[in-house]
Amino acid sequence: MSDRDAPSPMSRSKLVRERIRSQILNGRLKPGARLVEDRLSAELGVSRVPVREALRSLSAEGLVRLEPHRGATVVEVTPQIVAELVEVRALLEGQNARLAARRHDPEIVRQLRETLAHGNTAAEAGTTEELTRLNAEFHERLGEASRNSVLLDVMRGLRERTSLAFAINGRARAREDWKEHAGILEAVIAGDEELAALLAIRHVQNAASAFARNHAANDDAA
Amino acid sequence: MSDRDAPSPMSRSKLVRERIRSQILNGRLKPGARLVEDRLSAELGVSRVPVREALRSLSAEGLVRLEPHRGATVVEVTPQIVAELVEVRALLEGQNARLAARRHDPEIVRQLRETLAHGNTAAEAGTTEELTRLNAEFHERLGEASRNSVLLDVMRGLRERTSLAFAINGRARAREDWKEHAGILEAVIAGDEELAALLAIRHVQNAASAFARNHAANDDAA
DNA sequence: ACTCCTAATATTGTATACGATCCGGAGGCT
DNA sequence: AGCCTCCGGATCGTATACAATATTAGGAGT
Repeated sequence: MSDRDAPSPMSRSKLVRERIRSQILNGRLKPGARLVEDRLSAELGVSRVPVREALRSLSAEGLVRLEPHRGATVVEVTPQIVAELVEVRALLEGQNARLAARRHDPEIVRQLRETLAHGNTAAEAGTTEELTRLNAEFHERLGEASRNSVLLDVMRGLRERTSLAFAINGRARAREDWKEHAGILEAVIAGDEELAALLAIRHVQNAASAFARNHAANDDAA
Repeated sequence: MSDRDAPSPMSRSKLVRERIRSQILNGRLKPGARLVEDRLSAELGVSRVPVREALRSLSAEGLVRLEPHRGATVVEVTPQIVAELVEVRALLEGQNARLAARRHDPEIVRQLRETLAHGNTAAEAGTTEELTRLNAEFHERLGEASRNSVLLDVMRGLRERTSLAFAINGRARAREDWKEHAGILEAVIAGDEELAALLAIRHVQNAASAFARNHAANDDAA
């Protein structure tokens, strides 16, 4: 296997975890898919122990469902769960944006501008993976702006779970995403707490609406 | 529905996890204490594998800190972290109370009244463990009232981490706790969303203030 | 054909064994 | 003496082996 590039201070558990996580978030592992320990350990060339730890970890993050003696499956994101996730995420992203606007730290703002630029180009011509990565990066940095590590951690968890569903939203929605990101950043820079909060909340809700439409269309087609 | 203490078919991992968790929450394992896998496995009469899984799980919940190749320790709750936890918890408990008031489901209300009664007697004459358990039960049921399982999960995690710090708050504070619980429940029953939210937020903040005072006093004494 | 029981299989849960890494102290070098 | 290097113990990380449990397939009885 090609495990050369990285300085390799990473344990096999972590590597396996990241590998499986990216496969889930990229859709190569679809909701409901079984994650059999033997198969994964064979595929990834490690024993079952790191695979188990990875699955436990992903289960704690909410990406994987773990049933005793029955094994792990990729979580199925029902509309019900999406609604619940969005409700909580909107609340937290709103508060986070408010705090970010209150501080509007210059260094963080600089980083956000950078990510925003990358995002805008990727929205036109980037791969899906790139878009996923940059979206995560923008929200991660925005999360750092509030200087509340607990809030950041919780939001990250929720974001990953929603992105499980929203990944299918396609390029048209990606452009909207980055327009909205730009608006949020602008409000943060201006120190306009209420506007930043409102835009962040709307951003989450808009992504959810796009998902709902998309989802309904898919169901009709199927 | 809910898996109350099942008779026996609980895996060793889960048993070990609950055992360690309760020891942490009861203060028998103090912040900063090392959790060596060999020692724990010997003490609990199982191999290292379930112990490892338990520690990983507790780490995901935020009760244990895990450093690569250096082992696990009970998390130290700094005032900084407490402030962050409280900020997020207040926001979520507020929203939860608002939703609970909007629904004010009769069955949930009945259960909350029951827990409230138990809590009031325990606040006068119960053990610390009992108080911890009943406090968790009240918040758990209040969390169920919003019918948002994601919100419930997140709040539970935050609650456990704050209770790590707030456990030392003593009986006087316990009486206040249950007075405030009564107020929240009243507002929920009345369907007064704003009042319920406000009281829930204050409840979290008051517990934090009590902790801050207590903490400062302890530091002076030491 | 249908149902229930039983045995075979697939998969997870746990134990033991070994290798890797970190920490602290003994001994040599300047 | 002081600093550096190297060794040994402690502890974690991973592999392999075995036990426990769930799932499935097949057959006997009706």
